[in-house]
Amino acid sequence: MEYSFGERIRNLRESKKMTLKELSSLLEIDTSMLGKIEKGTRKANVDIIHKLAQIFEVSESELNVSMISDQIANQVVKKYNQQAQQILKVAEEKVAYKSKNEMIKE
Amino acid sequence: MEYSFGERIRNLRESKKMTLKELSSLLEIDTSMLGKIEKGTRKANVDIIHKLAQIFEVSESELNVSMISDQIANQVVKKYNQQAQQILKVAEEKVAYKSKNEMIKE
DNA sequence: TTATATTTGGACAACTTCAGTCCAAATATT
DNA sequence: AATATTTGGACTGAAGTTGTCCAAATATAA
Repeated sequence: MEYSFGERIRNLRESKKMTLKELSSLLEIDTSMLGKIEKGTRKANVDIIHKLAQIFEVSESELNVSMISDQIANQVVKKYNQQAQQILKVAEEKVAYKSKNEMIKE
Repeated sequence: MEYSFGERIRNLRESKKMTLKELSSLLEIDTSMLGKIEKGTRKANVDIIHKLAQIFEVSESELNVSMISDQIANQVVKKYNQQAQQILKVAEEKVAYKSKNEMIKE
């Protein structure tokens, strides 16, 4: 199973033997903020994702997917617990349907 | 393909030959608010979902799934368009993984 | 056409949520 | 024991959300 986004960043950071302080200064954010991003209690904005991708030489869009999917999973489990899987399944169908129709429309 | 939540409510309402004014008064909200819920620009709270389920004699939890999945689908398409499907797929995996682990934990 | 009913959407105030920082306490490393 | 690192609470301003009011647009009926 894939890491959560935060764990992923923490692993990348530690594998480069960097401290929160060092990495956060590269990212131009507070040490505490980075700690929270790694813990999943704050989210990284596009700018931070971009910098992280550069620093660790990983795909930006893949990092983004990892972070957003994390947030959505947490949000939906926290609020709707038992229905969470069903909600996401239906949402996925709706997105698939939308994107099919977009192609036809434009 | 299933209706969007708003369309669904509108169909139910019209099938009972009710106006926005009539239904909104049963729900104890503003006419305009109900119109927006049907259009998808405002969301129904648990109370409203509950009343709608009673009025139209449909499953409350199913209505809920319909509404939340709508919101998530819209949110993710609007913000992340090309990555939307992938994000939801990964989120689904994460939820599946979480719920498996919850069972073991408790 | 005219009158009436219904639907729509912008503007707004009250309220909630969120981002990012600061700081001090807790934990880890030397 | 001294120093470095991580953690989390408290806080502020910004951003987003909710639900209402009202007037304009549209539909229906007379």
